[in-house]
Amino acid sequence: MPAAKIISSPVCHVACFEQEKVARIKAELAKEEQLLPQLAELYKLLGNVTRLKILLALAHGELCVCDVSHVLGLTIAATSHQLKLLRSQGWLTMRNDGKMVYYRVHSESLLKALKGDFCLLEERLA
Amino acid sequence: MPAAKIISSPVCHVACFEQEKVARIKAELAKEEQLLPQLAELYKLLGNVTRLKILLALAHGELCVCDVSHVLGLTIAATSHQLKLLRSQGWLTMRNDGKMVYYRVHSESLLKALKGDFCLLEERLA
DNA sequence: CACTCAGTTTATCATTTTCGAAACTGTCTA
DNA sequence: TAGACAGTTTCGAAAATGATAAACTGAGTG
Repeated sequence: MPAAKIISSPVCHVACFEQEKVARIKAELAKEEQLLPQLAELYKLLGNVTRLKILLALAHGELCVCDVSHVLGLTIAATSHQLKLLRSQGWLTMRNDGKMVYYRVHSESLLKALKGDFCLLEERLA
Repeated sequence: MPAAKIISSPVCHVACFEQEKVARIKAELAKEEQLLPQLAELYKLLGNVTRLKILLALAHGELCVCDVSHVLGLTIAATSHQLKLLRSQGWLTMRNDGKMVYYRVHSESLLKALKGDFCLLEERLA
């Protein structure tokens, strides 16, 4: 009876191949470690067609929730949800006017970044 | 007994408030509709700390899967999974050398875009 | 050939995400 | 004050994600 294969998922025990390089890279990443989750959070937010549409729709000015939901073809509830998400992360602001609520893009630079990444994609297709 | 409130989620029947504007925006979005899912896909890919780390780790040159997994602190299986994802979307390439497999970044412009978005974040914190 | 080892793949599980339904809030108007 | 209506919130269901374990593949070596 074999003494049980302990190693479940293979984990390269032999202190791998470029231990030094690995250590250096880890150290380098550690410096950015703080911002990485935030960057991932931003990308997560943008990684959704609905929210991208919202941002592009609002790129030319504010809209009420109802109008946004029409643009998206979603219920007002779902729309409100996504708007709240974008707002909670500081990318949108809202304005109350009687019963109506108007949302607008808070940061022009976000739109610029979006445009830049969009170009990256077009460039790759060429 | 009331004739049942049919309206489940409120859906602004009264052809909303800026019907014309909504139509115009929808038309405009339709033009980008084709690329939007791809853009969202890219962002989804980037919206994960593990994959961001992979890209940054490979930014300075190729690494074997084993080394990458050490950098990440994940199992080789999980690492291989993420590498495959990034490769399947064309952002990484791999090279076989005997038993070893080396991955590297395929598109410098991706790293540049990453850097740009990173700056957006830093700028916002200021 | 038998064995080892780097990496991949398949199956699975827990968590997160996305959206809709229904209930609720707050403002306007009759 | 009662009702209508824009929007929010709570809750729940379905789908997507991220990671693991375990089986598998394929190259190197005795």
